Amino acid sequence: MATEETNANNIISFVGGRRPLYVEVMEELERLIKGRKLKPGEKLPSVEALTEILGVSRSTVREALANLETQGLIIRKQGSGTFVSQSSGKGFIGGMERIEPFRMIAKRAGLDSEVIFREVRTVIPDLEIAEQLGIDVDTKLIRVEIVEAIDGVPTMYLVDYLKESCGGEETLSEWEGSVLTYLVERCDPPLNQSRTEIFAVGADEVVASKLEIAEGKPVQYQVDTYLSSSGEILGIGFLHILTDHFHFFVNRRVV
Amino acid sequence: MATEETNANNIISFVGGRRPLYVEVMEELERLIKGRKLKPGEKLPSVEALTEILGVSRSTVREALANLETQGLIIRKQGSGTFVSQSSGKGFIGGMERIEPFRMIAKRAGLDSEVIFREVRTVIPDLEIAEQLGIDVDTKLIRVEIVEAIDGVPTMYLVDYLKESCGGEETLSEWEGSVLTYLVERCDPPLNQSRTEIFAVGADEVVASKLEIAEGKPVQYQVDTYLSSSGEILGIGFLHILTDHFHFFVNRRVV
DNA sequence: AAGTGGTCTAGACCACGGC
DNA sequence: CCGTGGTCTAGACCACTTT
Repeated sequence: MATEETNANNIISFVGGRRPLYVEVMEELERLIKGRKLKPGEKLPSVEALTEILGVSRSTVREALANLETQGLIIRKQGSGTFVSQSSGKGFIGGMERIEPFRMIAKRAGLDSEVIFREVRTVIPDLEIAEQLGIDVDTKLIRVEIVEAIDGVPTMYLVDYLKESCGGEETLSEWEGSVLTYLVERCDPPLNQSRTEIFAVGADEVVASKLEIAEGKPVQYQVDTYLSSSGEILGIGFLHILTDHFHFFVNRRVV
Repeated sequence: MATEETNANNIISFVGGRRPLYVEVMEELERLIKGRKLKPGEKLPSVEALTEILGVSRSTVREALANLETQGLIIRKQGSGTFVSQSSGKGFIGGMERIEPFRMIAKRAGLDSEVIFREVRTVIPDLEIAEQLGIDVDTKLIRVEIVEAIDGVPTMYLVDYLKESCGGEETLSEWEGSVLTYLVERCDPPLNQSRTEIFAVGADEVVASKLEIAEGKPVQYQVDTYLSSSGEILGIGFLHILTDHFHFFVNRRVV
């Protein structure tokens, strides 16, 4: 991380990736926090100190801290310092500002997650989906259907519709990881952002059978629109989540 | 906004408020977008152009644009430009990254909202609430209960518990605006951030009667912890929301 | 090649909190 | 008063998109 060069970015790209410096800083701090080198409530080194330790500019450190705060991992207090968020220690749940595979969130929360149903096939979209994706009704889509369980309890039912530009049915069928990981790592252009709409609904017949619950039981319903960094729509996901054993949170700010 | 001074902040504070320059920039752009001077999908002036038009630095413009993007009002596309978000034109809903009074969100969506029930009283908290607020069980709290309707349909049922440091029962009873506005404008320290946990539940007897729905009907349930900029807990809110006529969205990013 | 947003540096001053 | 995070400027170069 440390360097004597004027612009450290050049060095970083030689070393490993072409990721921004502030992301490297974020990851370094995340490692410290998740590895409990820095405990909940504990004070981080000051911005000034971090610039020296890491050998990067103040802006870069602050960019990293801003993102970590958005994720709820730290809290910055003007005049007194930056602290590891208390809540990151207890029963941790899912922060929504960040796109993350379900099983990653579950893992961080110390819960077991398991894919108990998975099906990939090529389909022709119906009118509504075609409209939302901005495509013709005769354009083929890859449909992915997944049920995930937490501690043995079916908790999330996901149906994704992805454009073929992200790869065909075979590629996705063989993919071991999550759909989100696939979209980020294998798609061109890659997944960069998502717009998620949130509802509370009663489980219909299909959802009830997939999640093994009674019809009409309240579940969180999300419609996720997957976008590339340039705003291109890559796909759309329909999620039903049982919030009994898992739920999301959002950090909100006054503007 | 324009100035020849090295640090424009001094000027700003003389003129009116002590708000950051980038907030002024945000508000200027919001006015243009909401006033339809800039229409959905339309391209904004480039960052470079904005620095000249507004007489502020590149960083300041970018800070403003970053916040507006988080709010879902604009989309930035590397290499091509910044655009007014399409979705801000159609059936607009509530972006969750920002703390906003319910009625403000509704208003922006072009919906009528109306407070159809409101009660303020002083209470002693039960054990659970006292624990979440980090106070003794004999500390008095202000309890605010509100039902809001959208287009005549009861849609949100809110129960807030606020510390007395934010003002007594009388002050709040006479307050015309929303509780959130009160916490931001009249509280010392003021409301700055909130942590919101999201669930889907069935309406219990109380909620059903307040929202005039059947018991067991799925509603979104939120627990909002209100915090000052220094992380001090100001209060806690329990919301039940009917997502039939109104719902939230969240913009999420890959990190 | 030109235009536009993304990242980064270096340095300055302000506002807040605690000593 | 001092340490800390917050805001702001000026200038540089990179990465991506469009012409």
